[in-house]
Amino acid sequence: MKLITRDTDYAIRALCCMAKSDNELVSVSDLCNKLRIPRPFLRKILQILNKKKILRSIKGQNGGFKLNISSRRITLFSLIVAFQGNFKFNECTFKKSVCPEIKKCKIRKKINKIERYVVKQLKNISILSLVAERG
Amino acid sequence: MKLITRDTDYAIRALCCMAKSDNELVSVSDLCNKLRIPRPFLRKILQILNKKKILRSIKGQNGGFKLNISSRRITLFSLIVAFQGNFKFNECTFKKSVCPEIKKCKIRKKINKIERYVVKQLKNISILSLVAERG
DNA sequence: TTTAAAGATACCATATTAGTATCATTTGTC
DNA sequence: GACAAATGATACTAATATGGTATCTTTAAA
Repeated sequence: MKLITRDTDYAIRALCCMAKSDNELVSVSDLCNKLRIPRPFLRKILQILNKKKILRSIKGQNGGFKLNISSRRITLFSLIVAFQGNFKFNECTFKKSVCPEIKKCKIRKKINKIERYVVKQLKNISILSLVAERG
Repeated sequence: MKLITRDTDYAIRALCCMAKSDNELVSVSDLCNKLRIPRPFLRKILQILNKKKILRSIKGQNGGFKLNISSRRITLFSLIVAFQGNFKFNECTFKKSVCPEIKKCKIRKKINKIERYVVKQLKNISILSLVAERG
């Protein structure tokens, strides 16, 4: 059960890299040289981050990407949601006919409690916290 | 990111059902009537639980399955491991050449911390705790 | 005008998940 | 002993998700 898929991971590393380099404009080529991520895949990832307003893109020659919001405000949680959709540990597989007491379902309750903790932690991990010297 | 896949979920429900019914011998037919799980799929699941020594099987006419260990000792953690393999939230996708400071990797550290908490919680959720009236 | 960048989108390969099918073996009942 | 009803073992299939590629369009600096 991967918490973080490859695209999310790549996104994290790319954003860390951009945050570190004083938020200069970076092209995909530069980034993929540094990070050794397949170029077209990284492009797709950056395009998604652009659509989500986490990055800003500049087209044309000498174009590239840069952070659109402060690295402090980009959290692991938001990146996981961006690439993997809604955060949900627990999706009941049983139809209501079989499990009518859905509100009382203990498995659900217990898993949801764990999920709430994890979400809270992930919202607390920012790109800034990952690139900071200490922490 | 599913914490619990469908087969694990089915296993949990089946075990709860068996724990509730005073640990009598139950056949797959009986169980799948109660739980509305596809018969051959449930069979496969019970066979796995048998191999893992969580259930005991009795062959032949009037055969079936029953718990092999106390429902208190069957945890969600052990079931997740049985059906989904090693518990690992975080599997570094970067080769060492790119990310040489693997020991210092902050993402890893932070994710591992969350993982440890989740594992601890999952080890604390037993089948008994799921079927108990209160808790 | 050329060129180097991103935007959009369709495609493909592989792995995982969910489930099925089939044949062999065991054991109680007639 | 034959049959029926159960599990054991194992191979197969369909659908979906993941990881990645290819290609054509648009933009803007030189």
